[in-house]
This record gives sequence, structure tokens and C-alpha cells, in this order.
Amino acid sequence: MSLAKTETFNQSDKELANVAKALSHPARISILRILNELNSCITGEIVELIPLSQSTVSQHLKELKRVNLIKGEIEGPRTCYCLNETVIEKTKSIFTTLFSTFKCC
Amino acid sequence: MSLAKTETFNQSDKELANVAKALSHPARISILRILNELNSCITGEIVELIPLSQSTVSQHLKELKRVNLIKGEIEGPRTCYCLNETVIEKTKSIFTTLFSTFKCC
DNA sequence: TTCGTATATCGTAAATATACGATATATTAC
DNA sequence: GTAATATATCGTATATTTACGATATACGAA
Repeated sequence: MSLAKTETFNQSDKELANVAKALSHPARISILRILNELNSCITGEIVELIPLSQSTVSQHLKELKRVNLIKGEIEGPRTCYCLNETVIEKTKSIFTTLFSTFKCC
Repeated sequence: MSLAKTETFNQSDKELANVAKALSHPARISILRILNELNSCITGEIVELIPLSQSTVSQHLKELKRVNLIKGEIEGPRTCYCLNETVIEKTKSIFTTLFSTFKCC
């Protein structure tokens, strides 16, 4: 077994790393900004605003859903996405806590 | 060319995604905490505190150096690492700005 | 100068991420 | 029921990340 030694690290560091990973692609940051701006969007609207294919955008949405930064609600043939405000706030607090532990901050 | 469509996104989102990537592994979060706690460390001390091989830890240090979150100073046969406080603070501000743009925060 | 120590880098294997087109599924409209 | 639409998922190619052992390099000590 060569990978995934990740279990040996402490829970808090794993949580932080996990959400940082979800934020580690500009398309996903962009999607968060779009949802913040427009309150909610269907997939197709997001696809029009992001310079990537529909299937790729769908994958990025999936990654954001994985860490619950966004919620998707099925509305007939479409899915309406919006920010998960609770998790956004929690994530803010995770980062705030990290930086507040640094002596220099 | 299938990857690296990344250039098409705006600078601010790319910057954020880039530093988030550096934070997206628990070993690297752990290294930052260690350097904060001990002020400065040589590679060997960090290797003793992280459950990964010397070469792997060295790679993680390289990634943190890539985004300038840490500085490495060569001292004879060893390298002494410490946090780059300026960049840590700048990164804090990048995240703070991101979260402050969200209506819910 | 030779030996030991510290560490970065090389080579490599496996896992994951990124991207796309094609397809399956589900719903609405006709 | 059939067609059109929206979107998630599949299959696939490629790039990147993660991990390790081995090696090269560079310094200090003997």
C-alpha cells in the first residue's frame, strides 16, 4: 500500500486539507462566486459562465457537493444549485481558526 | 491539449486555488503547525514528526516553498525552515476576502 | 582526504484529478 | 407515446500527486 497514509494525521488537519482540496481549482472558486452572486443557478447557467464542457462542470459541482459547500435540488429535469450557507460559514471558521493559530497573524 | 484550461480563469481565482492546493494535504498543514510551534526546524526534525519518509516530506516542503508559505535557509549540510510570515498573512487575507464576499458570512 | 550526516532530487509505481465526448436517465412538451 | 431538453454518469486519455527507495551532492569532522 503506497498511498493514503492520510489516516494517520489528526482529524482537524484532514478536515482542513479536505476542504482546501475542494477549493483548489479556479473553476470551483468561480462556481462558488457565481452561486453567491445569483443566489441559485441550474447547471446549464453555470456551464454557460464557465469555459469548460458540461460534463466537466458537472464533475466540479460534484466535488463541491462532496464537501457540502453547495446543495443541489432536483427540479424536474434540472438541478438547482445554491451555496450551503451553514457549511460556508463553518469553512470560514475552520480557516479563521487555522490562521489565528499562527503567531504572526 | 486536454488539461490546463486554467489560464482562462481570473487571476484572483487562480491565486486562491493555487494556495488552496498547497494546503490540500494534511502533512503540509501539519508542517505549517510544527513550524509555527517550534519557530524553525531542520528537515530531519520535521521528518521525525511526520509519519512519512524523508523524501516524501522533502517533496511536501518543496510544495510549501513553491507558494512561499515557508522559507528554507541552507545552514551547512542542513536546511532550516520557517514560516514566511508575510505570505502567511497575505494568504490569511486572501481567504478572509473570499469569505467576506459571501453574503452569508 | 576520507567518512559520516543531512537533504534534495531521480526514478518509478500507483492513485487521483482534469477534461472531453458519448450515453443513460428523467422530465416536460407535443 | 414520441421528441426535446437537462444533466449525471461512463469510458477514456492525459496530467498531476503521492509515496518510496536509491542516489547525488554538499558540508563538517576526523
